[in-house]
Amino acid sequence: MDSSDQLDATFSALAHPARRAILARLAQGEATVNMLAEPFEMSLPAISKHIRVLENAGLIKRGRHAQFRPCTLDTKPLQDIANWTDQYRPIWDARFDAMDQLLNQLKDPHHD
Amino acid sequence: MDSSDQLDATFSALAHPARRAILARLAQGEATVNMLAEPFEMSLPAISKHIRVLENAGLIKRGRHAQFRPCTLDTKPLQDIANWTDQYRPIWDARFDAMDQLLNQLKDPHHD
DNA sequence: TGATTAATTAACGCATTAGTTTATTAGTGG
DNA sequence: CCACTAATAAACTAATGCGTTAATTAATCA
Repeated sequence: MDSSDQLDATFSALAHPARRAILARLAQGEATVNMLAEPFEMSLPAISKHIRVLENAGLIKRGRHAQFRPCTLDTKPLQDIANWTDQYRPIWDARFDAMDQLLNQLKDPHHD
Repeated sequence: MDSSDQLDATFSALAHPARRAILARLAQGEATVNMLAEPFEMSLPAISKHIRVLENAGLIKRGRHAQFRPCTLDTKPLQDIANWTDQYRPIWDARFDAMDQLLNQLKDPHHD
């Protein structure tokens, strides 16, 4: 999987509220599939599939203890998308700077 | 559109390499649909649809000059996803801290 | 006006996604 | 062994996504 495919998989995995909620839950610590499913109206197989999607994107890792498959968060792909968005930070900073300048001008009318 | 739907739309829009490439091009400045389409093998209508997806996600704004519909980048949704990923930053920082500690221990074996 | 250019819409095919219910695998423990 | 729990697989439906080609809208310009 090249890095573009990896970004595809990550963005696509994050494009569903249930999957983002699962990640938020895992930020609190390890959890089983049933624990993860509990807050949702959805069936267990549906959650199982969402977990699979997250796992394929590398966002979660899984262990085995007895008949449980505990899930843990892996933040690596999140760091990758953070780095990706950082490409654009100069642009929104630039706009902010322009706004900042404008505000300063308004506050300090001695400038021309 | 609530903020979760907005995130859905943004992540989903970013989950395609052509759309990310279009954003990268627009980071250089305004461009028409034909200009945006030029680097791709895809048909023009296909690009037109990708642009529509980006526009619906709020990632681009469009103008009108004669028969052209120039596109410009709007970074607001990118800032939103940057803020979203920042939720998880403490976690990967924590892991980095743990790794850092471990490395220090290895370098400095006087610790117990 | 008629030809040309820019872009979108329409109509279609095909693959993928998201959910369901039912069935199955695999491990625990009486 | 049998019953129970955790989780996945199978099979299906409905909706969405991504691409195509052909047709259409809208503006320019000779």
